[in-house]
Amino acid sequence: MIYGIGGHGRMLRVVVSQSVIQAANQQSVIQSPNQLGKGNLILVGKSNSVIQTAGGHTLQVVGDSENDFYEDDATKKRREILARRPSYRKILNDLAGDEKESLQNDEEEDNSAVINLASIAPSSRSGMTTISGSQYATSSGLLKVIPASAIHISGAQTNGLQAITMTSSSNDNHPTLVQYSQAQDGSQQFFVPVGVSGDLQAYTLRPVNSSTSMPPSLVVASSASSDDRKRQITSNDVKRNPGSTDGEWSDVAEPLLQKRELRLLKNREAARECRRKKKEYIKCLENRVAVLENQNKTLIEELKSLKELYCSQKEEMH
DNA sequence: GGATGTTTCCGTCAAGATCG
DNA sequence: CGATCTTGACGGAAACATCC
Repeated sequence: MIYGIGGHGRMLRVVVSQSVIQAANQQSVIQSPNQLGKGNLILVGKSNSVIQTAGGHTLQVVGDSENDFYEDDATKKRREILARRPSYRKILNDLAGDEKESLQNDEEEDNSAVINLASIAPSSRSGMTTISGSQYATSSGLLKVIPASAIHISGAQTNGLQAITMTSSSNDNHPTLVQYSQAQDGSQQFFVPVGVSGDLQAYTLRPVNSSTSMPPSLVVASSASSDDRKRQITSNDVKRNPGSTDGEWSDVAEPLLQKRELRLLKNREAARECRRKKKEYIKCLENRVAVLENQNKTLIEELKSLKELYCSQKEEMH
């Protein structure tokens, strides 16, 4: 009998009959009614998995890869978020037993969708750098969303709100909008205005409210951007004021467009999270079904053996 | 190899829930 | 009560399988 567990292409193989896999707190638990033979092969994708045998042996599988650590952390976080919802909590509590997890910690880690604005002071050109990321056409020009993996800010960093002043080589005099969100889960993104060519100029970002005396610097990593997806956000997305001039309209439309872009971005992230939670929930239900089916089978077998025992003793008495 | 169907993932919209 | 969050529904795109 072979089970796959944990996703991410990982396979857990258990060569015993009537084994059950419980997903308790994202640690795989294998309960086997049989003694695990020496020849059996068990490949466990997750570290800290537990194998329990009928012989009373408990084997803990310990892994040390960084991926395992990261994944456990991430899945734990997801589970904690999931556990906030009453409908999910009951099932998760059943599955996780009495293991309690701190929700407060999770809330601290979750302030990822915070964006702040900053103005730009034009400076001399310092060359062009191309960065991969989604590109948007807006009324105020092209806006590029840069994955945080392409950017590294050295110096002190804090979660959530980041106030940034921006110095760039932009050749126009319009204020430039820099939007920046940061979270611990790698979902940070920068939203930086770019030229028509789509190239990002070399910027220096400095946190305004940095408590450190050393101003952190921004290092822009270069990468190809040929596969960027472009999304067109047209002026139809914003109600136009009939009586206003084009200049007035753009003054009104720009914040609205930016607000819309922000809303869409947040909703995009929310939809991703929602789907993750849904998958997790379904996985929990499936695991619960497996556990209950096995318990049912065990109870039936126990009842059967007790009946046999009763019948045999009854015959002996006669 | 091209056409077609299925599955999966993603972004968006909208409506309801929740929060402050 | 407005802002924000959550989630079901919908459609598009990509990957894959099947058929001719």
